[in-house]
Amino acid sequence: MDEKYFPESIEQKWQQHWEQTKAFQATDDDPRPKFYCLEMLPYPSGFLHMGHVRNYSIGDALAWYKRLQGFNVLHPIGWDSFGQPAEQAAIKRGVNPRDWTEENIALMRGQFKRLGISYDWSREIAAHRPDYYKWDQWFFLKMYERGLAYKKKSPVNWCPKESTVLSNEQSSGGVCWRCGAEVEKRDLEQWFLRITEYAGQLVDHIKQIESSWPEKVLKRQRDWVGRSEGAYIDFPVKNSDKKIRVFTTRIDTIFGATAIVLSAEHPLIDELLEASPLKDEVMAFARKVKSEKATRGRIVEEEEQKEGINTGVLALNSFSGESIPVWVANYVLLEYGTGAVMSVPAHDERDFEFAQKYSLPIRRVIERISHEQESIVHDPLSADQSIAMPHAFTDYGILVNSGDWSGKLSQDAIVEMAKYAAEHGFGEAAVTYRIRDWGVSRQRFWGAPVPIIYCEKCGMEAVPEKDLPVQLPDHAEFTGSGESPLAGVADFVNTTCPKCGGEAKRDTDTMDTFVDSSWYFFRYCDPKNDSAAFDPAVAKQWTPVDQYIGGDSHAVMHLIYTRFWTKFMRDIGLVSFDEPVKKLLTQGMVTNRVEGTDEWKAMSKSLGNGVDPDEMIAAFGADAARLFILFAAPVENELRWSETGIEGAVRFLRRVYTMVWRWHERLSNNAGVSPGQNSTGESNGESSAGARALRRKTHQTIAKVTSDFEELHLNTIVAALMELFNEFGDFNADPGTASAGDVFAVREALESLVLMLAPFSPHIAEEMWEKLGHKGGLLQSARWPQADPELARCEELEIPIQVNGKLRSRVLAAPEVTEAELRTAALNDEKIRSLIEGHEVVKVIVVPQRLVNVVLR
RNA sequence: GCCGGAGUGGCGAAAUUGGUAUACGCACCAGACUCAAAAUCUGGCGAGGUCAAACUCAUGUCGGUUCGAGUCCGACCUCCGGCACCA
Repeated sequence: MDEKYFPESIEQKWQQHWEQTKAFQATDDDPRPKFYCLEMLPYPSGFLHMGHVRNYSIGDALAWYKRLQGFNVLHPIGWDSFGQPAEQAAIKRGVNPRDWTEENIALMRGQFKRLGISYDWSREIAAHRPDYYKWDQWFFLKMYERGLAYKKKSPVNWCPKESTVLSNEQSSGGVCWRCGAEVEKRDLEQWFLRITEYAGQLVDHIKQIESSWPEKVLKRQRDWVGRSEGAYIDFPVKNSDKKIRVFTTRIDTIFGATAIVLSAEHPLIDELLEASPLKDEVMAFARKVKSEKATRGRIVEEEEQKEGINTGVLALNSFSGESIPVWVANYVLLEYGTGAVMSVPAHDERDFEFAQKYSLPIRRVIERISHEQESIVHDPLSADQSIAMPHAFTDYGILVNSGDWSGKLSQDAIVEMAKYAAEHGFGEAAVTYRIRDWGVSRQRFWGAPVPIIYCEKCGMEAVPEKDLPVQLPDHAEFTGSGESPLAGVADFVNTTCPKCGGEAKRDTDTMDTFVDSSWYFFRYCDPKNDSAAFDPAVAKQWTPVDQYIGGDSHAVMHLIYTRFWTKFMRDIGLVSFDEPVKKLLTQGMVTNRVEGTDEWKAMSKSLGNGVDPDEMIAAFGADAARLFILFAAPVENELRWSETGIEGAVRFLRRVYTMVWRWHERLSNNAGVSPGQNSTGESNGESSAGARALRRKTHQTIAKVTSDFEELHLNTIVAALMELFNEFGDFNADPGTASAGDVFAVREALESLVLMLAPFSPHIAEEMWEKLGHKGGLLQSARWPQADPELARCEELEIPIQVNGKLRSRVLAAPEVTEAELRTAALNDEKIRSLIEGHEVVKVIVVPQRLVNVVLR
């Protein structure tokens, strides 16, 4: 140890030590309680950015804390190494995606090690390696067996820039999640995973995690799954045996239905119009709507004009016995509900707008109810049913003009009318969901091949499990065109049928990379297993994940897929719980000013506002960089990068280091117990007031830091450590002359400080710990310090005295002072007495140990 | 439009959940050391007011509840996110 703080040599020394001693390897079958600390695995772009540094520093702080608390901590890392950038590099620069990926992984592994993140490197995984993606394929086949993976032709989201399909989650808002290009609709044969099968559970099981996942993530998931309770109602078509089924959440408004409106893509249109003279006109309209949709993708700048056409067909409302016209319109979605709605203009804004445009009747069937009087409040505008209202009335109320149902409350009618429809065979109560099945086919090379074979004789056949993995070929033509590069690799495509042995062809699509990340953290538990994705017994020791940390950008992608995957794994007996992640933290973005603007945006190479972690490490050290990034803001806030703050972190570390250097000789001569082992120990010596104050601050700090760690309030922990250190300034004892009692207090304070600093700046903590006389590294010898409430207690309290709620004075009091004593002390205070003079004391509020408020008139 | 979240010094932010507002750090100012600068150390630092104090005003705005409000209630303003014809 040098007298001066040189981060570089200290950090290298301990990184080597950790590597040689395999310090952070987790052991299975360990009697200690487990803690699974997980951060979202990175895509190996080749460079860590500051957002990564933040993410992994948070996770590492928690991993260190839990280790020092005596937990058996699993803290693994791996690579989300399939995906577009590798293929783009192949297209643009002709490199092999595998080599490119492996090189990037090597670069980033080096960066992680220079940061000193305490990973168990023996469990490292990478999605692009056959021993990993074999199990993607295995899971796919398990789903296929159960009908949860299926192929169908459907309009899908197509990113024109990347020439590939995107899932709904990846094209949310009508733009590609990766490149931001506007998404188009294309009709393609695609593989889907039946996530809709689990829609109900994805909503219901939120109960299990709602106190420990951020509300904003859960809200987005609830919205995305979009559970909606209502009813299906059949409308028989006149002069036909067909029925049109609609979905509605407002069956109570059905007497106000003045039309049925079909989506332009509705499959029934053809059949209904067979004999109609209007056929050509309607079909032309439907085609127009469809083509508009295809070119526009999902982007709707401002609300689109509603357009429709009357088909001339009539359908029967079984509740009212009335026949109403069937329309086709552009505002009805095929994908939701049944692709058809009953139009109730009086009570639905969209139907209202449509009805106004086409002069459809607007019939009011719900009146507002006044809760005070439990009576109907007549809206003068609707007294005459035929007069248009200014708006639709969309609230619940009381039914009117609804035959026998009139007079009922909406809430009751909704239940009873669905029941009635079911009993009479023209409907049923139903729950629908917004979420659609997960499209996983990608027309790309750099992913796990879909393990399916097409035989002319036998049709579609699953690759037998013994033939897995279906390996990616070494070479392919990367043209960037729409078809998968695999289609051009003859010895990949051409194979034999597993059933008949005849000539057959392989599926040439690969799977969405979100398949890889849906289950990767189970593989960490058993990463070398070559006969299963993981051994359920081993996984059971570690999972579910205790704390997961990552960005909230994956709220409806990765975080919903992985919940789905876990439920599937439960159903095939691999795990025994519903939810994979107990606690989720979504850390805020690290942003930087975009040069020449006032905008703060996430650091990125293309914006030119990135900060290279390696440069930070070189200039300030990994310890200071990590300390600063955790101190600068609460973990969930956006962090606006600034270089000036990091120097404060360096200064702090240097001051602590210098203090340890100043005392280490005296302390190691006087090698005592470490605070964790004997925090209440007698200080065997006289203790000065300064030493007592230092011990008090030490124990107060331990208590605060420990409780803040449970909530991951890392910024206030750092502040508390700085405060503890500042107490040394007030103490100011001389190592040469200090009494045994003073030395004890210093040892306790410094050792506690070093231990509590370890989660933030582990290298310097190790170095100082060694200097304080402990050999072998922190992890072997150290335990988190224990706060002693007795020592943390103040000897004297300063009690604020208020008059009429305004602070006027303070008195000193012992902590055990009684309410009456405090009251007397306050009233006898000179300052307070002079303020009371000439006034009547109405009452005196005494809050024990906190304050006194004298109320005057 | 709908649904969330947030507004506290020059800046990042604290505040044991209704009890001393601005902890900790950055920036800034002054002093010590130095021939000098940097580094380091010491002190100061919400606004007004005063030689100094007293005192007054301050947590987006306006009102309310309370002995007491950054915290609770009501209305509004602003910013940031998400969703967007979901029947």
